[in-house]
Amino acid sequence: MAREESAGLILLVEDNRQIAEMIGEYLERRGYSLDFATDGTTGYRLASSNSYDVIVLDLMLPGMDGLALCRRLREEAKKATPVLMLTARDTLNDKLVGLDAGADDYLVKPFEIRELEARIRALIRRDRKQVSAQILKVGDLVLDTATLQVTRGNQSLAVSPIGLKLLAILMRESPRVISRRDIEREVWGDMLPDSDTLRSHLYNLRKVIDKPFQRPLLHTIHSAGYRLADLDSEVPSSQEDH
Amino acid sequence: MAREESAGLILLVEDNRQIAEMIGEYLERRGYSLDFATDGTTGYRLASSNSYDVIVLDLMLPGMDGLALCRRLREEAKKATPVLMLTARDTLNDKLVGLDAGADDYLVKPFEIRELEARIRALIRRDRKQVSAQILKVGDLVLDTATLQVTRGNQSLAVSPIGLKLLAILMRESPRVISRRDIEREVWGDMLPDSDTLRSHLYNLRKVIDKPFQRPLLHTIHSAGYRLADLDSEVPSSQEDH
DNA sequence: GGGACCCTTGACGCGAGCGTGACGTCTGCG
DNA sequence: CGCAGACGTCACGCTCGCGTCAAGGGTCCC
Repeated sequence: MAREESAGLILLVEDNRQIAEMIGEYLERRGYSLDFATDGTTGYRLASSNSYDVIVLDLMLPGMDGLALCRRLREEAKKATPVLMLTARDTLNDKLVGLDAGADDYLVKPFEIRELEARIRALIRRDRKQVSAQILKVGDLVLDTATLQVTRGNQSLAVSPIGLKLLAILMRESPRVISRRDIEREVWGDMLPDSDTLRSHLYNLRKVIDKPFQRPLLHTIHSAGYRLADLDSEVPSSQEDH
Repeated sequence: MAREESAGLILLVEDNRQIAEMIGEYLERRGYSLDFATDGTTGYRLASSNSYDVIVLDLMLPGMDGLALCRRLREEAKKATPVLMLTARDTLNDKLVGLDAGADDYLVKPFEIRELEARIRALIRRDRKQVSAQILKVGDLVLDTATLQVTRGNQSLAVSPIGLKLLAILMRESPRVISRRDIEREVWGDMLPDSDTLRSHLYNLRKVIDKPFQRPLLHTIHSAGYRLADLDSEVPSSQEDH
């Protein structure tokens, strides 16, 4: 019975045909799609030119061994594909060398085939989690709400806690105009301060996200509120600009 | 040392109210937490949007039957949650179809309630073991949750029990920011201490994993929480599309 | 019983970040 | 043109979050 969707695309690099077949059959029956390589050189070629969810890599290989393959993959091909290393040796030293080469997990032969699948699943899950982080973009300004990091262009900015909150609100509503009242309510709730400290915070926020750059993103709409938007990238649909 | 916690979170999908109540009462008395669904559609919604330890699934259901639910859960929602299938029929054919749909175990009605619990326990144990045995890496810091060994660079570090727990949480969530509250809840559960001892533990953890090295990994985000990450290896992905 | 951890608790101090207010600047309206 | 309200700018205390560290007590094992 054909599955509609693959549980994941895997590259298996293993020179022992018997082991490769065993792993391949099991994983395919569990819904994964597989590519095979039996030596390090083809393994590297496949790994660097395709996008796999996981690479299962034997340590000892003809052509290029697993460590070298992994290192080249990271340094030359600049691929962050999760690598699961298979090894017959289990000394602490080997583990460390493997992980140091950029492997993400390792498994000592002989292993339970179900444990292999569990670890593959874990690697895929971990990788997907990173992608699912919520990222807000306005122009070249980027806020990652998971790591709370703010970047513009490609330099990172230091934004204070309340500044972050303001930024998140403005970016979520962008490019709409938000009134000060709405912002205040969202930041301070019902216990808002008696002086409008919002002005100060907007000022400080501007100092960080706009002042060091040529094109401002945070705009004041007099007696209406604020809006965050990249003006030049907006559709000039018969509107007058001054 | 025993901290009170649920024996497991279970989703029970069963249209027969009498059976559902019977199972539910028994399992809750044994310390499990339960969610209920009486038709396949709500069952699928709950199963795909939450993280259960086990799903107990009746084969015949209104809306969507157990097989279809299980298949969709694996293929669309990409959930590997252990599924225990309940069925009145016990032909060999049904078993095969059930297991092929991605079920992990199988129980024929009528069954002994104690056997149900035994199988649930087995599934939870199997899953926890798989999940707990993995390698966590952040920068050059490595935690092997199977052996509880911590290394950085290539020297091994001595981390206290609570330190290990903190480290595991931080590494699993890396590079996300985690609030103190969340960390406290995960470490101490509902019986958390009245002084924030977390500060001390973070301090001691830092003394071990960061102080002896030049580049710190554990970062404080003022009034937001903590994050574990290798700052220099982060690329703010300045990807410009169209 | 004594010693080696390890966890909790509290004290101390520093500094980041926040609220506050004063003052300058701009906009819109009469 | 001038006034008033809205907004930008900026510096000053003060609070509170957090790092730091040591003392006390519990547990386990020799």
